[in-house]
Amino acid sequence: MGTVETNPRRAPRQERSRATVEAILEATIRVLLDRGYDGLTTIAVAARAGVSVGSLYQYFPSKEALVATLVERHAAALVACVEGALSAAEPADPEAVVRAFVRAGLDAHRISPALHKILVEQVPRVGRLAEVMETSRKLAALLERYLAPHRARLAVPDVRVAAFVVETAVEALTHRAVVERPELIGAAQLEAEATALALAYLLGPDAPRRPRRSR
Amino acid sequence: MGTVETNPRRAPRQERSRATVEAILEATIRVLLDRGYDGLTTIAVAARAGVSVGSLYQYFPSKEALVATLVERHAAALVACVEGALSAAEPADPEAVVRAFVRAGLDAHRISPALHKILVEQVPRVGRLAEVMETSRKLAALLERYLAPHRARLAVPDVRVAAFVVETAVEALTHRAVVERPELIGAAQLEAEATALALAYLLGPDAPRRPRRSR
Amino acid sequence: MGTVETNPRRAPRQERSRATVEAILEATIRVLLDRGYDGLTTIAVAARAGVSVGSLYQYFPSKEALVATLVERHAAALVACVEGALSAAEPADPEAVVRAFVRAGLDAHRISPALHKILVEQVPRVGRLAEVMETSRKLAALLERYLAPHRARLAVPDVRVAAFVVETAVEALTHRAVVERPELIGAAQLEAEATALALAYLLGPDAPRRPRRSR
Amino acid sequence: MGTVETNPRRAPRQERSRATVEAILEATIRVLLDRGYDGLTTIAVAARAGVSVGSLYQYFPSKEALVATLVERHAAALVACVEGALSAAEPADPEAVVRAFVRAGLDAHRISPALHKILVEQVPRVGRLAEVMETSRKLAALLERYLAPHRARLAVPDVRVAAFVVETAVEALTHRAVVERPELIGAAQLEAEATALALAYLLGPDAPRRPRRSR
DNA sequence: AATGAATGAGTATTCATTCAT
DNA sequence: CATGAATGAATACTCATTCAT
Repeated sequence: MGTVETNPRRAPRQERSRATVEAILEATIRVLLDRGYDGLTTIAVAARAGVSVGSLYQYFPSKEALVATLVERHAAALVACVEGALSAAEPADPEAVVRAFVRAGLDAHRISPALHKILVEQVPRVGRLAEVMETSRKLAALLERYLAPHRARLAVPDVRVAAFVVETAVEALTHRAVVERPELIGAAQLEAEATALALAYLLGPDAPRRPRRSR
Repeated sequence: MGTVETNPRRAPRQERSRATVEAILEATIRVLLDRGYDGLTTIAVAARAGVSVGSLYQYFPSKEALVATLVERHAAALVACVEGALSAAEPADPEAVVRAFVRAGLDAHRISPALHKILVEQVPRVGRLAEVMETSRKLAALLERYLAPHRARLAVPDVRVAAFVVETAVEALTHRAVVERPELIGAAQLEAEATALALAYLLGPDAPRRPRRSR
Repeated sequence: MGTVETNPRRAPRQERSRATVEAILEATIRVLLDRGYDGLTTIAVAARAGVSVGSLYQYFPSKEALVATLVERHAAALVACVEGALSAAEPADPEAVVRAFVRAGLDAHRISPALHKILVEQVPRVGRLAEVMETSRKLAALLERYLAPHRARLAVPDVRVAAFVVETAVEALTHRAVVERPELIGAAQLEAEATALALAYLLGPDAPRRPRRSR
Repeated sequence: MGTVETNPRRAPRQERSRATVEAILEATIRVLLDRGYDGLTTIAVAARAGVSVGSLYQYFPSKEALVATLVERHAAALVACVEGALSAAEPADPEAVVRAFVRAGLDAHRISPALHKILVEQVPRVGRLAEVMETSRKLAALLERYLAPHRARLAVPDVRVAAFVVETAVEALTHRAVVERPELIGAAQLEAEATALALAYLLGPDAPRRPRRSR
């Protein structure tokens, strides 16, 4: 079960190879979107990519590796998104850091919500696919780094815990709002709420008062 | 895809039947725990339950129905747990309501963390299993009911949104802490953080100051 | 395959038993009509008959026996029908004999065409079910007996062959017309054609001229 | 019930593929002959063909499709046989037409009587297999075309009905004689009787007198 | 490198039949 | 006699993976 080879089989150096790999991954996404994880068969992917199953196995040692690569890329994109936003934020202002983090989370979830949904809901978190999905850990670590300098001003004594809590809450909120209940809450309001949540928790009574809004 | 029959096939009237059904469900859990969702085969379940495949199909129309029943029961237990806690809390005190909600969430996750983990991580949210897993909606609605009377005192104008946010954050926090990172944070601290998070968000600057703790 | 027990298990002496047997056979017919031979399951039959599977097996040793009994009865009814008609016909007149035979064949096929169709088209002629379906042999023998006295006047020297030919042709004609192509030909015309066919063959040039009909 | 896919799955382009397909069909016949329709399992067929089940399903979408193909081929062969004979007959002579038709019917039944028997007696006429078995309709239509020019000389006013009657009678006679009662009647006599039957019916009193034969 | 034919282990599901109650 | 729960052999069909061409 956990013994399946999931590392990409060969680094495609040549142009054509790279194109084939991309075509295969692209096809994987499309099949995933069309038929779900359960309908993801190597034949379907190969057909969609316009290559033979043989070629597919030339570049990916197993079906799982296909999905793993996809998940990895998606995760990397998420992390990169948040990383970029944080590094662009004014590091001296904890509030700015939090705002950047929340916004980046939202942006990240808008990269490809449909794929994200399938990846989260249908792809079993087993074997390699388990590790790969540990984006949260990275995001929390990232946030921790940016929060650490402000340790003194936080209402939460343990920065690691603070980052874990905020990352978890913000990520869950964003995910649910975007993927499961888009009808309940709009992007703007979601951002406001997530920010309010994080700031209130992190800064406590000193957090900026949120403007009273009428319903 | 969503066409599989998942409703229990027959209501077991006789003593023996009821026992068989329980044995089957019990076996399902054990197989799930041992081999994961992927290793869940009807033969394995039947063998483990000490019955024949035929008996399994006498009571469950499909493999999916087996899992659906399990998920339903688990979800019902969660909801019942929270429901009980909320109804036992002092309704006049929003803080008490929130504390009760958080504690109940924690308790609920301790019912059978291992099964919970598999159910969440490995069972594909497709077809009937998708609906069945919508515990959060129910919990949010529940919380909303208990929060509504205190609308005026909340920092969040929209009670429905408030309930959604709190439920999402608390549930995610609890889940992650219990299921994924038990090493990071203990139950007691988790409860403190979750409560702080919820209260800070809901009550804003008026939230009770949390005692400064040393690490 | 041919070893299955198909003889009725016990002669039901008591009133209630007889009623049960009838209910079961009746149910078999209904299931056959509703779901075809392929959908004929013992459970369905038992349910339809309002008895338990156990009771079904009290009276019929196997599923095949169920169908065999049905086929036997149906066949017996056909034979009885023809037998009655022939014995009622003026034995001195070969033409009258043939007319009676044809009409009886038609009447027989109207007993329950739907069941007849299923029995012929879907029930595999294997094992006991093969023998049982040999109605034709009996009918041919019957006809032969009534034709024998007129041997001298027949255009066909071998009465056995004559009976075989006529029985085969008339039976096939009737079956196809009633069961497969009811739209092509009405009962009246069918009777006329079948009679003409048989008489022309049997009596040769001396056969009664058929009235020219306009289309 | 009638929803099973029965169209051949892929057109075998390569040499090897074609051979595989033929091997599978050949094996199907052999299994059918050996164990009957009931003993026709995909495993048995694959084993007999010396291929894997997978290969079987590469070319045939279902077990039913296997049989459907077989039936189609057999039916096509029958029709071709009759078609050829009719087109070779002197079209100006109705008697010649009828003789050709009868002889072709006989020849056709000698192509592979054993398979024919099983196909007719054991293969359930349901779903696609029902349509596919409608050879008679085609044969009747064929005969009608060749009989039409002689409409004026026929004793039967409606040519369509005439063709239906003759086709039905001849086919039934041939089938029964060849398949069920080969001991009763030889091929030569059968041909004579069938011809006499058809001619007497079609031409009436003008039909050629048959030579009196002694038993 | 590419192809796609071939493989065959693996699985859900059905249903005639039995037998303890 | 009746019941219906339990049995388990039997079977169609899928799909990841391999490898001869």
